[in-house]
Amino acid sequence: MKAKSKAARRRRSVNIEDIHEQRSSSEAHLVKCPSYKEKRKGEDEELVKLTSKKKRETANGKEHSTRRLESNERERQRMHKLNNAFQALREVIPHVRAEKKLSKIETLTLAKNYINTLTATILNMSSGCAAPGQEGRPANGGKLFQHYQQQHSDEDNDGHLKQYSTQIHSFRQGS
DNA sequence: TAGGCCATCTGGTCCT
DNA sequence: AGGACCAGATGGCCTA
Repeated sequence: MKAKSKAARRRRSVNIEDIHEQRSSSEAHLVKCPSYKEKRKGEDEELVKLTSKKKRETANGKEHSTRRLESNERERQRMHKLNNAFQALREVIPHVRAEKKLSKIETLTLAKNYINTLTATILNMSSGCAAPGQEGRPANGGKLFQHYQQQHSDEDNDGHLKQYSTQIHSFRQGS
């Protein structure tokens, strides 16, 4: 099933082929969306003319729909957990536009750059501390710093801070 | 009204 | 085998 643009979806005309195609992926909205339920009611009348009711009510069908409902519930729970995790992440990322909730993509992007900024800050600090007996060489920070530089050889540490603050600024402006 | 974001369902695939 | 995970599809809500 190919993805349609929203405009295309809005414009699409309903025919029997479409009804069959949409049926499998849209059963949910019978439960959640009253308006959709009404729409589907009309489609159903059309469908009944073309499909055998018995065919849809076989034992296998019932078993399948029971399993499907259970899977749906598990998937809902899974998504709720995921959303809780997103919310927890939002709460630990400093950002300016507090009155408006960060979207998921904003949350992830901001978190990534925030981590980069913190990492760079820590490494900058630790690389300045020489270990006892090793002149001019950092202790643990040295290895960390080398490792970090290997992974981020094409980036500069100040860049993270710039990127992060620019991002916050753009979110604040709602862009 | 179009587009962004979201919740939900669904079928396929992966993992235990 | 059954649950977890994933990506696609769809409609609702909100905003510019």
